Amino acid sequence: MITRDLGAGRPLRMRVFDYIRASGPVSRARVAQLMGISPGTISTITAELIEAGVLEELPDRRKASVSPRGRPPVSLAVRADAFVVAGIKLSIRDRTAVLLDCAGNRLAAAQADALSGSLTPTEQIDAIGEMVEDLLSQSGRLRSDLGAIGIGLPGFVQHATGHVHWSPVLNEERIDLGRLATERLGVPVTVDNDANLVALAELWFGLGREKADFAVVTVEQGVGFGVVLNHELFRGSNGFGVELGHTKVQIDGALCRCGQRGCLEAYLADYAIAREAAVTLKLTETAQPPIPELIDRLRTSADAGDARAAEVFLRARRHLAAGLSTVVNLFNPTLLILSGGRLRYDWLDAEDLLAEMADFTIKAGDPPALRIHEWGDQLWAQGAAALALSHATDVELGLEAVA
Amino acid sequence: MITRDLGAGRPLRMRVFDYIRASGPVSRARVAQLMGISPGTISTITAELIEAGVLEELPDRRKASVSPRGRPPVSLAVRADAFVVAGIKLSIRDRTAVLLDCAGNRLAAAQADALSGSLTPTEQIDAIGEMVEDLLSQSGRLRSDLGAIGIGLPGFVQHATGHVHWSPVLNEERIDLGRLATERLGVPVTVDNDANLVALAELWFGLGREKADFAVVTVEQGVGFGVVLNHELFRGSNGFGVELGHTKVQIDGALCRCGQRGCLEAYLADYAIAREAAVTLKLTETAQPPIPELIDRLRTSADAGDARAAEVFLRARRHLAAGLSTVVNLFNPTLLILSGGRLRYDWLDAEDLLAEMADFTIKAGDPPALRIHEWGDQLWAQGAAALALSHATDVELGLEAVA
DNA sequence: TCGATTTTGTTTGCCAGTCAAACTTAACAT
DNA sequence: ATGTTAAGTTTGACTGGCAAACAAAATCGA
Repeated sequence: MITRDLGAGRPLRMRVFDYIRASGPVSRARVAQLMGISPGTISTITAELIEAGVLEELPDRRKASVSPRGRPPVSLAVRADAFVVAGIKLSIRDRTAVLLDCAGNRLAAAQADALSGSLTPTEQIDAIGEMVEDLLSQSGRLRSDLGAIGIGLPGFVQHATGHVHWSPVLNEERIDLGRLATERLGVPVTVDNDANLVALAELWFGLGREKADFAVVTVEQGVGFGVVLNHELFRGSNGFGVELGHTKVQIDGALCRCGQRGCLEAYLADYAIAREAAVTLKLTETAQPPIPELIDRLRTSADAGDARAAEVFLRARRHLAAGLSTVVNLFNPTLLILSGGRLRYDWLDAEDLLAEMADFTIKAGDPPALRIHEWGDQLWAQGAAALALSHATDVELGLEAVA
Repeated sequence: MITRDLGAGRPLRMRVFDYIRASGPVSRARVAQLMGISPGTISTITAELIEAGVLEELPDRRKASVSPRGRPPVSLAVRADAFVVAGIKLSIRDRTAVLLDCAGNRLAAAQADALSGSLTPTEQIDAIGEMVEDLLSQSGRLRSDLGAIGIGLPGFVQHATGHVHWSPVLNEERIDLGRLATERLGVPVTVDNDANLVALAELWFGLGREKADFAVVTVEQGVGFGVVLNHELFRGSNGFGVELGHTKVQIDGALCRCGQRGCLEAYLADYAIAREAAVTLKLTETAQPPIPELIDRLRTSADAGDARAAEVFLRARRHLAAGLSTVVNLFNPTLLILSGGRLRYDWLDAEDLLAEMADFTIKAGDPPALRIHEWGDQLWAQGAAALALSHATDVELGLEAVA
């Protein structure tokens, strides 16, 4: 069975590396089988990769072989210590960062409050530089081990060029953040919109390793969205990412923080739930608690039998179902992953949501599988690291070919 | 400047052929420049294609060259008479068919009322066979000239396999229409969902020749939708096409003929306008005229100053704008093409619609260009022919390589 | 008139990527 | 020992593409 039949036109060397990194220790024979590539080719390529120092043979001779007969297979794995990458998620509230080895293991993590909402590019880059130093010293790695840095940030970001058209975390517009940071930090830096990070994290470390096509929707402060088509993140035709939170589910509906009305986000995001909570809990006259607490209190009321409180959540779920049905109608993914902090609430139960979504969807073929991944806070940063990892391995393997 | 940089992993031979077919007579030098391929390669490939009989040099030596100096270029063009293809659009009302030569020129057209709503696969195939014979005799072509037939039909169709999961024009489910028709008609037959046909027609004969990514929305009996990504029709992950007409623009909104509520189609399609027309024109108590007439009368009233009648159209436009904004948010196309019979009405003026759509869309980068293409009735069949053309040339060129 | 110039198109040699098939190696079974 | 089986390697060939030298066909200019 061929799992990864298509990998665009990328060199087979990279695809083989990706495959081994994603699937963990495998024998050459299995790689050949599963990728549908001839064993001879795999031999040649893996030899190159071992030579380049990014793969290694595992002495471990557990029963990786199918039958007990025959020559036992030799497992291959990425040399985790070949290099490390850092991923950083910027938001107006804080910064989260992780350090991964090139097998994707987390070596260190860090978090810091944002110095202020928006900074000059230089300040922001320097702050990132400090976090990276911190990560390196935490894990006892050298600066020279660092292969690349990935940055995820909100706003309009062109991944391919590293150009940030606008972002709330920068007080200037139209910044070539990728180039600037690469120069200032002395390490290749790649940049992407934060909404893509979770999809990227899933693609590299999560369920996406097995799936060619899936979509990720995150619900938290806002509604994030990422689509993977044919093992690659779809960034839309103009290079800016895709956007789900501001599609209209209700013309002239609820007011969204983007200024428009009827956006999906305006029914679903933290602030949307919170403003309904304030009314439902009759807190409009008093000082209001912070948003997470407000939502927790609303949930408590609902669980205690308050029908009006429960209705707020049901309404949100219904709108989420409508949003998801749009995704299903337009992209037909085989898998739909839901992620984000709000998903620990049981009102977002997969079964119910799926049923509600099915009501909204034209039935053609099988409905997509729906998976809910709560994950930790560092997921975003992990996605940013995947960004870096992708770049670093490509460069590493690309250069090796030149040398 | 490189126009068609990416054509998936298809053989260059086919891509060159497609390019020449799409762009009309071109010199080798220009093809090389515009495709970003070395002139030597183009020479080799075009020699093969000429040898295979699908391309020819044009003796015409008009000033195809840029400067008057230098060796004059020799234009290449597809040999229109190499073979012909037929495209057929099936609906529950009628059948439309066209015959194209392989340069895309229309040689003949035919139309017939459907014998009855749904037929057995065999009846349907035989009816198609008759239409094709008619087309051939109209144009004086031989049956042996026919390279392929393309069929577009409503329902759930898997293009890759030719499998029809369900269609209103067939009275059986799960039919391998592609295989059955190929066997019975003795010519390769490809099958696709009708919503994709217009996109395909644009891709092959219309604006899509220059654009790598665009989306097509049709408004007529229903709302059709097709997306082209990277010069290829996007068919969703599960092989069924994408669907826009039944995305929700209003939860619990207007009743749609699919049985759900709030679908885009329920505000926009013929029947949706018609049912509002019936109320607005106070015709609910009398026998109602057919839908097209109803719409025309409503338009007349609106033009005569009837505010309520005008409001029906404005509301439809507003919902269309919302639907288009969803497409823009999720796919980021650089071009959006509107097509279909209803577009002759001026209420769907491109300027106004674009402005309204901009209001609904998050502003990242440039908004897509919006083009309105009314086209004729045969557009759909033309798309079906494109389907056949695509298949026939691929096979033709593929076999040539084997031989 | 006859190169010089300019552009188009062809030929050649070369290289990378890949496969098929023959071959080698390492285990177990008898 | 001698097979048997599966894993991995080597070899030779083929394909698709490029670069660069080359050939051809026109105009320009002295």
